[in-house]
Amino acid sequence: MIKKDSIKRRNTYQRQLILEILKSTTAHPTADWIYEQARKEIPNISLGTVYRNLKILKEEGLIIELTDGKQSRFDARIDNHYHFKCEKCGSIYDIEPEDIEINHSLEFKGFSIDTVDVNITGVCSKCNGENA
Amino acid sequence: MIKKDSIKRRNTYQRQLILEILKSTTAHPTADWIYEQARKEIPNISLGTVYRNLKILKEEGLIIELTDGKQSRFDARIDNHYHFKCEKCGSIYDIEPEDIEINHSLEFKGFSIDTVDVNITGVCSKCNGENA
DNA sequence: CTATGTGCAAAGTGTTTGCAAATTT
DNA sequence: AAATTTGCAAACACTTTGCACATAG
Repeated sequence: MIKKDSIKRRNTYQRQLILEILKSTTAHPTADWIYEQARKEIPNISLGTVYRNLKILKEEGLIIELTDGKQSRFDARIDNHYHFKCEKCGSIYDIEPEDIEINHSLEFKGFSIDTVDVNITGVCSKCNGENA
Repeated sequence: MIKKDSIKRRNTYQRQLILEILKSTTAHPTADWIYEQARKEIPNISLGTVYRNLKILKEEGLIIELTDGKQSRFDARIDNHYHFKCEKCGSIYDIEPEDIEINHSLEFKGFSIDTVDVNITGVCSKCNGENA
């Protein structure tokens, strides 16, 4: 497999906008939601463009993709953190690294670690408060 | 939304077979792989049946579903454990709970915890050994 | 000018579903 | 006999892609 010389990326308005939209929220939106927001600025932007740019932004390490079931969600927060998903309202919350402590002993078994992803499910404080 | 009285499940050969197949491997297979195995016993079983039964087995708590990107993978191991995915060969390994220690302090914030899922990526010992 | 990116629509992929016939209880 | 399950094929939801035109560098 020959690694293609990395492509020279342009700074298109579409790409900038998509990144901006993603940076402006902590809601871990889907491609479709981003598309709807983007249409407010560029009414005829296409969903394909949104997907293509999300892929590029991810390749460039500017965003991450959360694979929550069938639908991908995207996150412009790229520093170390984890996620909590509320089973009632579906919201995804960030978990700060200091709120969770993980120690693993895998390297000694010959495994190299690249990423550690923690996903917690449960019921969020809002939903816990509002129900009996 | 009225919760329908739980359905009385039958013990179909198809369902039993699918569970057996899943129990016989630690490879965290996809629905399609299970389908191919099942066809060896029931040549005209349909993929739809495989999906329907996987969903039922999951509802009954007999298997779990791993959502690794687009494609679901299934696991008949339902006791507490985590997963490691090798970026080179794509294999998914089980991580024993004693190999990883997690402490979180989320309950105090009003969040109730239901499941804690840890997914680690990296390079497995096999791939680390075989390459330079 | 030229390679990269866009919009559009069509195609792809994994999964779900409607239906009539078959099967379990 | 009644309700669940099956196989089949069509439908789905999300994502990717081919193409001709547009645009950034």
